[in-house]
Order: sequence, then C-alpha cells, then structure tokens
Amino acid sequence: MERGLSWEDNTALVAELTQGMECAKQLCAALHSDEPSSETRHFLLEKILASYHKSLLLLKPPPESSISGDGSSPSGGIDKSRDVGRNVTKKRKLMPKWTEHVRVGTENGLEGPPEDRYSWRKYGQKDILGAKYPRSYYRCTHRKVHNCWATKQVQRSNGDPNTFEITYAGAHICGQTPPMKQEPEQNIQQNDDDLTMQTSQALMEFSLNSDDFEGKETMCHFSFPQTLLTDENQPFQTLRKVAGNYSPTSFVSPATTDSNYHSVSYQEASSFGGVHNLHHSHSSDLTDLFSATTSSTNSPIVGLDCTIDLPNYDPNFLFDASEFFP
DNA sequence: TCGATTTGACCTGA
DNA sequence: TCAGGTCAAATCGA
Repeated sequence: MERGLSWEDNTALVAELTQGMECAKQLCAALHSDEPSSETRHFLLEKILASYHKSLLLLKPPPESSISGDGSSPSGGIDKSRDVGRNVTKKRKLMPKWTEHVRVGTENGLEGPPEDRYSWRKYGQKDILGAKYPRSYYRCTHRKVHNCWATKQVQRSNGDPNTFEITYAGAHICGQTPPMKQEPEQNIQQNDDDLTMQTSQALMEFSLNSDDFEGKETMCHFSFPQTLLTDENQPFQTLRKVAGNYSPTSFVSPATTDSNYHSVSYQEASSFGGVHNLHHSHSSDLTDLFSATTSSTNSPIVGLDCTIDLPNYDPNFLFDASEFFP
C-alpha cells in the first residue's frame, strides 16, 4: 500500500503526521498541566485522529473513486442513494472509533446526552437488543459541505441512566472551529515545556485492540503513570514505543478467548526492549484502542472514559516518526 | 421556508 | 436470519 506513493502524497503524509505529532505533544502537555478542560484534550485527540485518518487515506486511498461528497457514484442500475450508502458503510469500517462514557449529573440540570463542541445532526434512532434505551445516531452537520464523515452514537447506559456511552467514528475534517472553553485564568496555549504533572489523576491508559485476530477481539491494555511521559518530548515516539512493543502473543491471556484485556505498566511495556513488533503475523485489520481516563472537576460531566478504536489499518504500517524527524 | 428531528424501510455484516 | 447502521420521506418548529 505504501508502495506507489507519489512524492506529493508522501509530502502530504509527512505533513499530516507532523501535524498529528504536534497535537500529540500538545495533548501530552495538556495532560500534565492542570488544564481541567477535558474538551481541550478531546479536541486535541480529535485532531490527532484526523491526522491519522487523513494519513491513512493517503496510504490507502479508497479503491472506488466514487466516494465523494456530492454523492456521485457509478450507477449500476441500483438506486443511486443506496449505492452511496454502501460506500459509506465500507468507509465506516475504516473510520477510527472511540468511545466515551460520560456521566451527567442531574444536579446540573442536564437530562439529555451531553453536548460536545461540534454540531451534530441526528439521522436515526434504533432500539438495541438488550438495551433499555434506544441508541441515537448523529453525523456531522457539515457532512455535505466539507465531506466530513464524523459520526457519533449516543447510548444511555442500562444500569445508570445518567451515564451515556458515546461512540465517535471518524474525526472531524470539516474544519469546525469548536468554541474552546476559555478559562479566564488559564492559558489554553499548550506549553510543551510545562510537563509537570499537577493533577492527582496520574494514570493514562493506552490500549491496543485488534479485532481481527481470527475474528476475535484482542486487546492489549497499557497503563502507565503520566509522570513517565514527562521526559518524552516525542509523544509519538512514546506511543510508538508502547505500541511497537505490543505483541499479541505476549499478552494474550489464556483465561479468555473472545476478549483479552490486559493491563501492564509502562515500565513493563518499556522493558520489552526495542523490538517494534507491530509486524506481527496477522496481516489483516489492526485495531488500535486507546483508553484514556480523565477526571473533570468543574464540568457537569462527572466521569469520562475514552476508548479509541482504529480498525482496518494495515498492521504492517508502522509509523516510525524518527524517519521523518531525526 | 428551511433546517432539524422522527421513523419506517432498507442494507450490510456476522 | 437477525441485529445494527443508514437512508430518506414525513413531520415539526423556529
């Protein structure tokens, strides 16, 4: 796939990855500052995902040239709109996904699902088997204008009606400039040098998830103290170190077959040596799953858990930033 | 009038 | 075959 990349594509790819790395740096800084706004982090997260998304599209352009914002498609006697729908479905599989568990406090007067900074348009609602509450489907309002394919699903938790499980798919590429919550005394400007951990929330969890290991969802869950990131001026390299040391066979627990969820400390992950083992034997889809637990003290959002799912990426694609940034 | 929501039907993938 | 996801016509509301 990476073969045959034109110089222009290569340049664009490097630019996207560079942007992603910058955002990762900012996110890293935000995580270690007393920046209380989970929205800031979320915003940076989405920017990183957008960079990944665009980069992967560059690496893996859709086989059909029919995916376009105007809905044009090679008509083959099938209803045009449905044809577009199929392309969307195919594309959906390529979209990075992540899930947030958001608790809203009724004391704050919030009853409905929590709002984020983007404008969403509801396009469907479905009763889900075994779920008490229906699932709502939203897509970016600017889908047509900016060809932005970000979607989200909002599902109220069975057990706790105050908890919403929000699954985002695809990052916003619509160029929306969400109104960041500006704290008066806080400078949202990310300070790369200020990596002092000031919050009590000391754990950041990364997970790698591959859902195609013989059809089984395999997940590797990393947890490590944020302090260990403070000496990392290359957050991408940090991620690469962690991800690169991920070896499915190293973590698979024999106890479970359908879902393997493992937690290792960053030290453990680091101790696996410099073997970048993303070139594992599975050649199909690789799903990366990122889970970050954050706390928010001054927000109606009581709890927030974030899980990222990047499906269908070629596992042989190893992002080695050092090639681009010696 | 126009944009957002609702809802039944259709499509896809497991 | 069925559950989940999406579409689009109908409806609503500003």
